[in-house]
Amino acid sequence: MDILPKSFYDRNAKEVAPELLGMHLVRTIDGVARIGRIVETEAYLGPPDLAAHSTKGLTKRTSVMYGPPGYAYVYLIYGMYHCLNMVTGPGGHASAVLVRALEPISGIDEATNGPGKLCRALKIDLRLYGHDLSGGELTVMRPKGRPEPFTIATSPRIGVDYAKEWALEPLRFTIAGNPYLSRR
DNA sequence: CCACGGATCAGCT
DNA sequence: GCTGATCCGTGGA
Repeated sequence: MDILPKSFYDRNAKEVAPELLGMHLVRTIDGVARIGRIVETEAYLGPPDLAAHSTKGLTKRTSVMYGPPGYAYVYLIYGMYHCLNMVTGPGGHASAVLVRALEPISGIDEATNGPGKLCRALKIDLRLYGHDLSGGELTVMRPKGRPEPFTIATSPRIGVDYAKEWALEPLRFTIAGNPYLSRR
């Protein structure tokens, strides 16, 4: 298997976020895999990044962000959608990468062009809070074979206008021109 | 205790 | 472009 090792996540979110592009997110339910290619991510750097949930300090909701890298941080937003993050390094830094859009590869029959939609399509909810991404029901793999080349574009993160000067940081990473992005 | 707003989305104007 | 859906963490009284 080509599951990404813990060491992959043990770097700054700013480095991990673009490298997750093109990787395959694999959600297994009752032995059936739903696979999507990651095409859009955002880096949340931890304090003092005013857009990161961890900027308010350690709480029950954000506790997994303060732990070791390579685990899932799932949260409920607007009372109805879930969002999936990968905790990044170094441990205790409270940084993470938000997965914002997937290109369907197999087993997916709902839209995945947005962070809330991809969690609905892959049945990702709070039961996966703190899940170890190095195996099990939710993991990330490097696809086999020679990868198709792509261009990485950067832009400001979506929906964080409240974060003052951090709102404009180019911490959103996309596979340029991919049709499954959450927005242009 | 109560009020507020959010790393979203669909539907309507 | 604007609004409602729907819940919980957070902060103030």
